[in-house]
Parts: sequence; structure tokens; C-alpha cells
Amino acid sequence: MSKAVIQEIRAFNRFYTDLIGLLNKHLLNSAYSLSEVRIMYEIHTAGAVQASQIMGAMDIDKSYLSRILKKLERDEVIVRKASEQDGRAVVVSLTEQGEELFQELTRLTEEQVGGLIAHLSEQEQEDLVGHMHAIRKILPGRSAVQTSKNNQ
Amino acid sequence: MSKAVIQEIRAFNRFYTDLIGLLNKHLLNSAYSLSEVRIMYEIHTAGAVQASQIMGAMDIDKSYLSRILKKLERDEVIVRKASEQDGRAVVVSLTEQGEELFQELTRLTEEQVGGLIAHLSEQEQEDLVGHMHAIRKILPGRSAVQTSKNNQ
DNA sequence: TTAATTTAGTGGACTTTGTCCACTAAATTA
DNA sequence: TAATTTAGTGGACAAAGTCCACTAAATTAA
Repeated sequence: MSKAVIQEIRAFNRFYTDLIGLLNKHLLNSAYSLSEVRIMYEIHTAGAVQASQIMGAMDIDKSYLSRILKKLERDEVIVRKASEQDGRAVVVSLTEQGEELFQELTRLTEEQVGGLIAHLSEQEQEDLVGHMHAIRKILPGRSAVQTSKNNQ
Repeated sequence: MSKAVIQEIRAFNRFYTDLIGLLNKHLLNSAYSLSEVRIMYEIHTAGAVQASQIMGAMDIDKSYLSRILKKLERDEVIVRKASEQDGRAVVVSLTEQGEELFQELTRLTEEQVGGLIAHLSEQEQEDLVGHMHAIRKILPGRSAVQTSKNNQ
């Protein structure tokens, strides 16, 4: 458990936290917060999904999620309906309008990330992706980090 | 500007955002927020530093920073004193107590990061650090991302 | 060398984001 | 069928962050 390794990782964490922080700050010209967009992402990816699954995927408080879903529903970005199998459960999906919004947000984000790598050579871009892949392969995914109680 | 590259980077961003998010969530058993600890880090690293320099390093609102410094001063974690060269400026530094607190927080964070890589082999740890280094070398640092107006 | 402008930081008021807890209603288990 | 668990909601609140007007010192211009 070399101390040097830990310190290098922490340095990378600071670096990447700053980077993501800056990217996020600039995304936020939209009327939706990071969490809201991330929720749209989860819904988009899953198609139609139960609220509890979003909670699990995002480590978000259920009360908070419920409120956000309410807002997104009000804005006609998503629809919520009671699950047929489970009367307590709520199934959410993007409306057509929500899908369009999500595509637009995606476009903006991609543009922004594009800007980040615009000055890199083909080779550098390829290398970058390679290193990112490698890290994801080595480091544990979500489940491996002890997860906190986000459901009461 | 390959779309595939951008999508890979975005996937990594999600992955790493989650990872850091989880780490941070668990650090926060301390009485200090992420921003507060990061400010301590900046002060510790710089020795004695002007408030405006922290602002620059962190992309943080000056009003917010001022308030945090006030809290840290009240807690005797830092001392603030007017600069001798510039009567408007404030120079901050960690107190001995603040230094101790910072060391303790560092210890906890290192422990946590240690847990993250505990199950990895020596080789994997070395590779991980190598990839992180490589990414930092390829990607631009703070300055390259257009920075927002955090001062009014 | 004073008047005008800029710079550094402060504080009030506010918004946004996130948390905690008690609650309802359906589903599951005893 | 009663007791318990699970899914989500809503109120009340705390924490984090933003906006703006302000003071006082420093710098620049006249």
C-alpha cells in the first residue's frame, strides 16, 4: 500500500475534479441541474425505468429524486405512471419532448468535450481514450465503494 | 473530432464523477465541507496566501470564499491578516491547530483511497498511476478550459 | 496632487441543492 | 388476516453557492 501511489491518485482526483467541475459549470446554461440531466440520462438509457432503479444507479436520496421527477413531469420532460406489476412503484420515461431536450443537451456536452480535445492530435486522442479505458478496467465500479444510506 | 472519442471521454467522466462523488460523500464525516477542505489544501500548499489567489486556484466566488475564511478563522484553523504591501488584501495561513487538522483529514483521505486500491496487485497499482499521469499530460490543465466569471 | 477608476474583500439577501423524517399505500411474509 | 417491509411523497430544514451593493485601499488619469 505505497503512500506514493495513494498520493498520485489523490493528485489525479484533484485534477479531474477540477476538470469536471469546470465542464459542469459551463453546461449549466440549461434550465436543468447536473442531477436532473443525469436523471434524464438514466431514463434515456434505460428506456422506461422504475424510480428505485434510478436511485440505485445514482446514489441519490429518494425524496430528492421524487421531487426532481415531479419537476420533470411538470415540464413534460418525462411521464410517470404507476407500475402495473407493483402498485407502489412508479415507472418513468422520457416524453418525445424530453427526448429532444436530452438530445440537445447531449449535443452541447459533446461539443464542449470536443473543445477540450480539439487541439490534440489523432494519436493523443487515441492514447487518451486508451488510458481512460485502462483505468476503468483497473478501478472498481460503483458497487465496490461502500455505498452510503441514501434510502433512509 | 471523432464522435467515438468524445463518447468514450464522456463515459469516463461519468465513471469518475461517480467515483469521486462516492469518495467525497464518505469523507464528509468531518465538520468541514469539500470546499473548505480544498481551501485548507490550497493554504497548506502555498504556505501563506492571499485570498484572491485561492479564488483563482479554485474558481470559487469571492463572497463565498470570504465567508468560508471567516468560519475557518473563527474555528482557529487559519489566521487572516491584512497584507503589508496591499492594505486591501488579506493574507491567510494555517494555524498550528489548522495544520494538525489538515494532516488528520489527509490521513483519512489517504486511508480511503488506500481502501480503493487495496485489492489491486502491485503491478495494477503501478499501471493505474501510469495511466493517470498520462492523462494529465495529455489533457490541458485548468487554464485551458474557458473559466467563468466567479468574481462578480 | 487630487479626482476618477480599478481592485480586494465583506456582508445581506436570496436561490439552489440536498437531507431527514414522518407518512401513505401497496406488497410480502408470518 | 395481521405484521412487516418496500416504494414513493411531502414538509421542514440545512448546506452550499450566487448576486449585488458596499467599503476602503491602490492605481491611473487629468
